[in-house]
Amino acid sequence: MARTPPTKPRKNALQARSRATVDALVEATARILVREGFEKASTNRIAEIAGVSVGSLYQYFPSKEALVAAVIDRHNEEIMGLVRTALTEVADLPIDKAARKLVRVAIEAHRIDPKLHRVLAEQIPRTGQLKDVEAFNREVQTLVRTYLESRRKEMRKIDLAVATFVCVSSIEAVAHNTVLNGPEMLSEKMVRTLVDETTRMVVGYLR
Amino acid sequence: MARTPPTKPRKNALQARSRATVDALVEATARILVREGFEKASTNRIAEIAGVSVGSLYQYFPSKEALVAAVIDRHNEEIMGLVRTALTEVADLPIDKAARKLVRVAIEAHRIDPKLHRVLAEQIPRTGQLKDVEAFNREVQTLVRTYLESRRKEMRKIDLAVATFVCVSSIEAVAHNTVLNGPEMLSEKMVRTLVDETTRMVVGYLR
DNA sequence: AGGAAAAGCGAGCGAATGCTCGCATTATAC
DNA sequence: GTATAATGCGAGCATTCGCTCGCTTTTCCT
Repeated sequence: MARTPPTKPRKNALQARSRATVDALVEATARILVREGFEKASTNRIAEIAGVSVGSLYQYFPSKEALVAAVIDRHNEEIMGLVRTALTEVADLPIDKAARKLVRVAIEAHRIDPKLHRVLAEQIPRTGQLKDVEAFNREVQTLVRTYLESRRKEMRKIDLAVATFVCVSSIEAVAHNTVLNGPEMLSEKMVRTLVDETTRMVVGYLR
Repeated sequence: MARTPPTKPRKNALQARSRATVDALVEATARILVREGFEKASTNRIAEIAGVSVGSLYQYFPSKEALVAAVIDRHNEEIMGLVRTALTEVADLPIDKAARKLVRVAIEAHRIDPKLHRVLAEQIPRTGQLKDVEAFNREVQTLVRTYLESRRKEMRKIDLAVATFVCVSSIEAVAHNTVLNGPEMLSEKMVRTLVDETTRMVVGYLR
């Protein structure tokens, strides 16, 4: 059927120019989302802001949804980067030290780009991207659970799956709500208090 | 400028017929949201499902957003009903009994209409309705905080505002995630476990 | 019964949006 | 230099959607 094209696909084709185009498009999408909201983020406008034509846009992103998904992925990857390194750093620490670090990281992760985070949380209809977000959630659960397994001796008898679920949900919610409540809750003093309290709750619960 | 219209507004005008129309519209909106998702919920379609004309729709709801807001309000009111009565029932109970009841109610509240809850949480861009949702959140915080104040002697020294924030966020998150994770997490056994664990965490934290 | 106000109707307007397609420009290979 | 593939362009199509407006039907009051 599909015979091999007589001319091999170009080698480093997807580079210099096109890579820049893709980046510009994702960046423009994020900018518009933050500055004007989801409703204003039409494909035409995104292309305009990116300094790219709509046609080119559709060469790299099959739909508007794909563009938004790319922004979400980029943001999630930033967050997951923090979380992953924190969890490896913490692997050999006792629960109380580890919990404190993880809580702190959770808040910091949500602070990476609060405005974008807010838009993604509040304005983007999660349609199809759900799978991606769920994947991130599952990864976090798995990582935390693995850590907890390695520290079982410090803990009381407890169903690890349930404990992980409760702890991760709680920490994530505190971080999330803190950031969404606006800058007034993000003073250094307040953050420290919240880290203290959340850590205390989680550690007290686990052992 | 605007002189009083020579004919006074009718007395019990907004009744029998029109009340039914309004109800049909809100109900139809909720049905479409649950069964077909937010994207399919056009005003034309809502009117069609409600067995009402678009014209009539716009006599009672100035915009599509208003319709969705009505659905959200109705749902939130159901939830707040449960929460309010639970909190009055609990007013004279010690913290451990109270916490258990509140955690249970939180999960039950989210279970009222899980599919609708999911759509509202995942698909509806919160634009403008934010104020309403925030109002509900604040009410819950206030009610819980008032309860905790009355039980301060059972608790350790602690900033009540922070404690309330952490506890409410956590309980809400566990309930929310439990329901969103689908029916498999809603077995009676699982719910009981989750209530036990969350209660334990919160109570241990408060005292 | 008669009339007036309330309620309801639904074709269709205007605007916006996602996306296509035929063509132009630029980079690469020989 | 020339052929070929990659990249970029943007006017405009097709569709959808929120919403209006002129009109009809129902309800209520006297």
